[in-house]
Amino acid sequence: MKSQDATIVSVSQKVGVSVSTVSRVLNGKSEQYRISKSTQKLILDAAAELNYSPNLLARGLRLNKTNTIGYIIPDIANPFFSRIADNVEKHARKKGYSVVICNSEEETNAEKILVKTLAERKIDGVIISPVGQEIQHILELKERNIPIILIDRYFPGKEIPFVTSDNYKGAFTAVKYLIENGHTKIACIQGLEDTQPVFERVRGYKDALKEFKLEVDEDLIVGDSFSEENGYIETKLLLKNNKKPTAIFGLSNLISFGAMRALREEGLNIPDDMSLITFDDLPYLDYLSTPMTAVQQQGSEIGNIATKMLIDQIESGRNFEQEGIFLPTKLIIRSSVKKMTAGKE
Amino acid sequence: MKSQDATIVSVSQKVGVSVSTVSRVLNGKSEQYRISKSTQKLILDAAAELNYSPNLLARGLRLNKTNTIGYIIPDIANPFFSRIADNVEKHARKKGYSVVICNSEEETNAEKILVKTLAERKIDGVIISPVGQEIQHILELKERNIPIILIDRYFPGKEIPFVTSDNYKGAFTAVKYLIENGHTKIACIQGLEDTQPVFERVRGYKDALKEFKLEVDEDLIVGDSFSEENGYIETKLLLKNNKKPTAIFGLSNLISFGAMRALREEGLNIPDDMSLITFDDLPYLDYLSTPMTAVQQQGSEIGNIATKMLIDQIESGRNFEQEGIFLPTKLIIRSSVKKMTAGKE
DNA sequence: ATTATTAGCACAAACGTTTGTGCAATTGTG
DNA sequence: CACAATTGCACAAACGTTTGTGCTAATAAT
Repeated sequence: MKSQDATIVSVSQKVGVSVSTVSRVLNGKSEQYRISKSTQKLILDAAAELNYSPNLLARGLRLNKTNTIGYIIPDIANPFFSRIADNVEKHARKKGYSVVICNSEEETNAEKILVKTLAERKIDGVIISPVGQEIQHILELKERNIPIILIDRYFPGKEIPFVTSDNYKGAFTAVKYLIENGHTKIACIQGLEDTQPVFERVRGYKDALKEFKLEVDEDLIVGDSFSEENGYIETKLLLKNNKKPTAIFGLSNLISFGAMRALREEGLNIPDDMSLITFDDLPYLDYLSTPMTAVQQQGSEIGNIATKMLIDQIESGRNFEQEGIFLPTKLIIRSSVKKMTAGKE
Repeated sequence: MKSQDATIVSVSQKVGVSVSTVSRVLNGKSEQYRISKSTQKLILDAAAELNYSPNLLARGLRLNKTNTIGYIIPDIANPFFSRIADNVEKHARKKGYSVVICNSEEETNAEKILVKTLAERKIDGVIISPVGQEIQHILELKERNIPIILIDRYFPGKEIPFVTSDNYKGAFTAVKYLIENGHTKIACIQGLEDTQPVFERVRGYKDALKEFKLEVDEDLIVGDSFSEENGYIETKLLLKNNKKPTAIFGLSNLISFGAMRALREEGLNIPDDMSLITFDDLPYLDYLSTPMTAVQQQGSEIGNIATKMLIDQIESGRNFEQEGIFLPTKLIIRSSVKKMTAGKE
């Protein structure tokens, strides 16, 4: 059984004063309501002695404000997202908000349910890194006037603010780098289909090829998930392909990790037998047997900015003029890309 | 402005029935209270049409039950913890609970505040991976009869249930392995002082040395934090030491990562110039330039078990007969430990 | 000494639920 | 037909807050 917590009522009884007075004193509205110094002290002392602490459910119910935000995340164990979550939580806490973190596991259905529960919890706002294939349930939140910010994946033109990386440019730069190193047959292992970041990254990939008058071979654009397994399997398949590429561009850290695993299993060396370049930079990439060249995203910044935007929106009630924010990426060059000498290979 | 959400009241008005009836129908207590089929249908239809969804704050207030648990974590970006968090959330969600994840950033003061806010939110129970240096605020939770489970760090004899690894044995095995490979001067870079896991791991380290009649040199037991910086700095210092060890045992993945960074900076090779063995296994350790030998903890299991225990406790109201659970560790041997040939070096 | 101000607080409603109890209308029994 | 039993629902309190308004007593003004 839960012990009897002190309430505003028990404090009021102990002091012999009304609950409204107690509430006012405890909320620092003493002078506004002209509560005498002596009564204030009485109440403060009693509250301390009873170890009073407010019931945030009751307050939330009354005020229609919970100081809680939700964060729906596709995979909290993915370092790219856990870093964002870290920053979301830190920033939110600093501003007096708690955050309910929920895992959609990349499943739209789970995401729908989570969105619903969060709304039922009367969170003040929500940050979502959506699966990104459906939008209806998110639009419903918007209609309910619940502030939303999208992270990473987004829906252009739907007037739901987002913060993400400049995926197009990031991919373009990476592929350009590969080409400049003499690669012409470059595979691209995609993440989840029909999502905006994948769309943009593939567009960047294609445009880079076109810029150098290289043919875009659709057979080299493979995969359908951000997972390690996807990277693993698709790499295996690519190796069996007679159009075998000389370089692989993995669209997420997990994908590239899977690729790495497959390559090792096949006894292939990076970059001698296969070049590899990945989206998402991580500290350990520097220490791999072949340090991996990567497109770095500003994870912490993304989390910070999104949280700031959300809380701004919650507290001002205004919407944004600007729909989305694109953060620049940076190509971190290490040694997983082989310099191809013309004519050879 | 928040839109007017449908409430049980608006549904009752639409149907022309009392709120209690609506509540009962919506909660599946129709037959228990003999609500006719026809009224049921009316209510269900109206609820659907109004897009009714319950206000969990109100319900929580009335029922004194929120179906929410808190998880206080020292560092969510640390893969060891993010993996646990992942499993905590998944398991909790499966059981119908949401989880509020909070970051203490390894600071006891922050942790105290978080504990308080969670209590104010009337969470049903809380999982804490505590900083571990102070216990008072946790005992207060216990006195308030709020179910608690500790993860990783714990307080023996305080009757607060915990689930953790068998740190003693894990460390013992690791150091034994080093000794068997001919190492006699083994440094140990500790995590946060005065915490139980560190205590146990150091004890395992010492006992392993003693078992082989090796001297325990306190100068080789250094460091005071689980962070990457700590590993980096202490390694640098160890290298300047005239008692320079031949192997380093890092008590966390972050520490060892820092050690790795320091070694590289000094131009030293693993394992030729320095052997390294770490607590915490991670997928990428296999792919490092020198694959790293590690003491593997069962992260997902820890999260699962802790959550299961917590929810059991919440729903049964009973306490546990057993104070703590120690999960076995496993030494994953890779190639970061050099085999020393007797007489040499 | 009377009236006008102000100080200091209490009352009560409201937020959206759940639930014990009460009460009419219907059906069943003898 | 009279009474008992059952069906089907409504009432109202309670959970712990916040806040608009009103009331009394003390002080100030005339």
